[in-house]
Amino acid sequence: MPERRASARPKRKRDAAATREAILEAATRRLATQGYERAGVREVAADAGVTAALVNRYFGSKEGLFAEVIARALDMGHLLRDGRANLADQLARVVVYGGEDAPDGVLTPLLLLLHSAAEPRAIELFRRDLDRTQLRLLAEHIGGDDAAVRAAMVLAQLTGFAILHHVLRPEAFADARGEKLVALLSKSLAACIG
Amino acid sequence: MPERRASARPKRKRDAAATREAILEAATRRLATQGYERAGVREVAADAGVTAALVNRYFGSKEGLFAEVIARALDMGHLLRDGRANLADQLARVVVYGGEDAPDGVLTPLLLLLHSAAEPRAIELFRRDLDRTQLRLLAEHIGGDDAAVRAAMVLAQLTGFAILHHVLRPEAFADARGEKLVALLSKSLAACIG
DNA sequence: GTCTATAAATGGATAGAC
DNA sequence: GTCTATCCATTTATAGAC
Repeated sequence: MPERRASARPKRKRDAAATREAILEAATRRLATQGYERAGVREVAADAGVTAALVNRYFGSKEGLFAEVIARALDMGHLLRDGRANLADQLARVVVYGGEDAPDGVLTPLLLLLHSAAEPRAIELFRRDLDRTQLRLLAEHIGGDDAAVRAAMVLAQLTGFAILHHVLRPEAFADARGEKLVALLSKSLAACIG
Repeated sequence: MPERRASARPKRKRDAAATREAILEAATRRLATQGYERAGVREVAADAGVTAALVNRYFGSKEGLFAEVIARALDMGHLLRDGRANLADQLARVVVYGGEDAPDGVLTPLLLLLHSAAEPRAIELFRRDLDRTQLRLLAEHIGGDDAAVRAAMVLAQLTGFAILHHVLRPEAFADARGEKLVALLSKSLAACIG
């Protein structure tokens, strides 16, 4: 994918679709790292190489913009692509190392969730999507008795680990080697996937 | 403890200590439910039955106010009171059922963390407190090799579970019985506590 | 389709009266 | 010890030019 950022932009003029996409990408990044409140329309616009006025023209308001961001960012189907043999290790590796191979990175949806937790409207969107698609899919891959509850437990562990590893970053995690974290997380996940 | 809220307050006049405490309680509630950004000094003051000017007089600034809220809410020492025999089960039970026996409830510090995750200053306060006291204390109770990393893993699991159970509330958790959740979480925690 | 300029609102902080 | 009134920075949103 070609680089599309603010500095020395190739002056993509009068291409509504590309502009809209650039705004969505910038908004996703801002929302994932700063949360709903701190993510300003001005900053999003600047990242996308446009002005705040244009963002509001396309998405109506700040809320409309981020509603669309959340809706398209939550899809975690790519995490469950192939064999469910060592699913625990597979998931652990993705969360520890950030999952750069995925569309928006595995980190993005988790950070979106975390940083939008104070926003009731965002929470409701998350719950709906989880119950209807993500957790259902995960439960199928896990299988066995109480698959639904255990799938939610897995998501809880992934969420909690991501928060500490990527947001709070306590010394213990910063000092530890990646493989040590993978081993510990994988073992904990296996206790639920088992 | 006598009721002390905004409506028809008993006109506690000129009692600095009580006023200060009322402000701290109100600030804790606001910060836990709304996060740093949405929690306004005006609203906190109104909840406590005073004005914003007085809040700033006591705590210097919004940041000073919430720094004190976080500092006193994060103390989780009471979770590790007695025997570390079945620590996993003990912790799981507290998080599943909310831990009403604790000072502010176990839920409050977790919600504080969750809802302030987008605020760099709040995050920094959390990390400092965790590294210096909470995680160190937890690591001592766990013991063994890599106690520091495993303590952080335990905190990650508790955090993640609390988020799903108390904030997102997916159907799978809402439907499940408490003891089922305790069993699953306890098993996962044991994988880290060893 | 995109910008500049600006209006309108919010919210944190301060000064000074009582 | 507490309030009223005000200042000031920030930020969303809009109007209108190009």
